[in-house]
Amino acid sequence: MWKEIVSISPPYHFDRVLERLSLDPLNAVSLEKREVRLPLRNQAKKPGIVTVRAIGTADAPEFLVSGTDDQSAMMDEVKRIFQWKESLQPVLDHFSKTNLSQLFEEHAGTPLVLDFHLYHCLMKCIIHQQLNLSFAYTLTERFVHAFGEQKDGVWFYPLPETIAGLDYADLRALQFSMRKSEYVIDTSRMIAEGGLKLDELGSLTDEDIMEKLVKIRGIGPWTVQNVLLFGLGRPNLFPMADIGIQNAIKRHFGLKDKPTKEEMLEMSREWQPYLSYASLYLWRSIE
DNA sequence: AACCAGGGAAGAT
DNA sequence: ATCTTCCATGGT
Repeated sequence: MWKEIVSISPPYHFDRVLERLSLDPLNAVSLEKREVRLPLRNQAKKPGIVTVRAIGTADAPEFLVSGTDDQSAMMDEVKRIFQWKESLQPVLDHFSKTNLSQLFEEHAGTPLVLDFHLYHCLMKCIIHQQLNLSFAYTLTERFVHAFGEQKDGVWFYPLPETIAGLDYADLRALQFSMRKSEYVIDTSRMIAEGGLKLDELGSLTDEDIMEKLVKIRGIGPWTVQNVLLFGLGRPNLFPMADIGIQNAIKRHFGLKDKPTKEEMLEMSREWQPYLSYASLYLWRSIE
């Protein structure tokens, strides 16, 4: 058992992170203890649990992180997932002079938090395509309960190899559409067979990743943008085609109709190079 | 009951 | 290249 105390640069509102994580029933969150238990795998893909507990405040963020083994590797993962090396203050300063200043005041200190693994992120994005959030969560939960594994009350996402071995009918039985079943299983097979190496994506540019992934059947621009944002934590993504983003902009600016692509391009110009945070807070504003 | 949902592929122009 | 249609299913 190892323990480590980490201080990071403010602002960082971890209680908001926990509230957000608790929306997904698969996450092992305790708002009372101010902690989340993370399902992480070591290099041998053996499941292990790392606990992250807030012991500070938004203005003096401090955390107690603990786990059972692989301290160094697990700490790197935690820092990556919660973006502890990024400072939110420059982002806040940047938006104070823009048409989103109010939104950024409301969400000050809210970080971008990544999915726990790139494969989870990719599968979740495919599952979420074109579905309302409620049903999408239901499908994701069924998927993990059916093919993932549980350890000490924490759910671990299935491995690509497991999903690669399924038949389309296995997912149809969970009320996946035939198309979605094909997208999920075929992509998992590609990953399991080495045709798509997720580990190597991190070293590529956004544009190269887009070009590479959209060639895969079932993965379009929206999915890649979401993977870049929530899988890899890239800072400058603005999924304009996303219905949620459009609705959020409509509401935030009191528009009569959903914004056009041109309008969105125009209003987002001053958000660069932090488009991802604008996207994130716009999404939050309608949740 | 009709329309929508944090899309994407396949076909048509 | 860009536009249209279809896919499937639960939510509102």
